[in-house]
Amino acid sequence: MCADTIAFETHHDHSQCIEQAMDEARSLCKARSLRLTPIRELVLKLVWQSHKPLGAYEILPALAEAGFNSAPPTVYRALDFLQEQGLVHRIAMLNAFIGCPHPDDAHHGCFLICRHCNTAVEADSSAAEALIREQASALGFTTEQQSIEVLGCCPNCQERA
Amino acid sequence: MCADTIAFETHHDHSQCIEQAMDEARSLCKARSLRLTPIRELVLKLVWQSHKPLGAYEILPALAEAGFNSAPPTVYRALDFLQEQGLVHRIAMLNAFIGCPHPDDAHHGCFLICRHCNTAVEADSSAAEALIREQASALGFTTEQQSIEVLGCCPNCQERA
DNA sequence: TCTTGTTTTGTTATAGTATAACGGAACATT
DNA sequence: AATGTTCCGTTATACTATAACAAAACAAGA
Repeated sequence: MCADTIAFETHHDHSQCIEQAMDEARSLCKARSLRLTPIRELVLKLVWQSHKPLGAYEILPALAEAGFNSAPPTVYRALDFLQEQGLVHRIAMLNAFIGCPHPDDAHHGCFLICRHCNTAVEADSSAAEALIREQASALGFTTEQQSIEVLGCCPNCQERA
Repeated sequence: MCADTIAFETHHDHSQCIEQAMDEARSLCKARSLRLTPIRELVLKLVWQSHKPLGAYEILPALAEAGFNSAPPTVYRALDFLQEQGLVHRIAMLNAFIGCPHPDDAHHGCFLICRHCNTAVEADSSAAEALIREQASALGFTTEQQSIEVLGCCPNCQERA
């Protein structure tokens, strides 16, 4: 669910994507002996519920509503944890966060971000990443982390126009 | 000067890079009937003088020293102008700005950012960009702007360690 | 079960990044 | 000189993120 193959198809059952992501997160944390606390779980769920990358301050009210403390550090801590475990990614161009559909793989994909509807989709970019890594290496540079973000227009918005 | 071929070589005469960049900027603005005002020129020079990407608030004091107004909008306006003309790039992961060595080309390159010394170098990435564009296109996504940022360790810092 | 060390959360304050809005100055052209 | 446009000064504020420390929850051994 919500894999690259689905991409911008809006008509899939997203609640299934969310459920699967939450299950994966739970088992991943269990396997790593880490605690997916109620706050972390809720933050992950909120991020997944949105197809648009979510800003930290957009998450806060929902935390408050759920009865949790809702000062910025609360949500940033949860997001830090989730990022470290590869469960969410931060999109630097947007200062926003989005769920990762394949938290097991170490590699970050490439984000396709629609300027019109703000939807973001993570696409595979292993080939491009390898290419960049090689070129960097040719300059003597050792790659540790790559961030590829693409702004443009998604198929749905193109159709609309 | 300061082209991709120089990359991380620290021993080149950077004042030459700066001079050439300023010349190019002047002629580019002239050709486009745009005004490279004293503030804009100074901001561009300050950005170029640093091999590390420069934050907007690091530029402000220098503006003040030069006798200009130095409230944030001043520097952001200058940076916006310079970005629009392709004279500087913003590195999203760092919230910082760096001079572009080839403002004529429309395409943005790929930034190699050293975690240790904070130096950033713009490398060509046309091949990778084309690849990503194709993959996006296969998903029905039309690419308008790409941002490729790479964190890692530069050759100089590797040697040091 | 109690203790003890560790991890997580609550809380307050503050740092850092960026823009809105409006009036006035400088400029280019007629 | 008049006028429309671009640029700048100024104040205020929005948005994003972290520091620092105390309290609570938890985990694991004695």
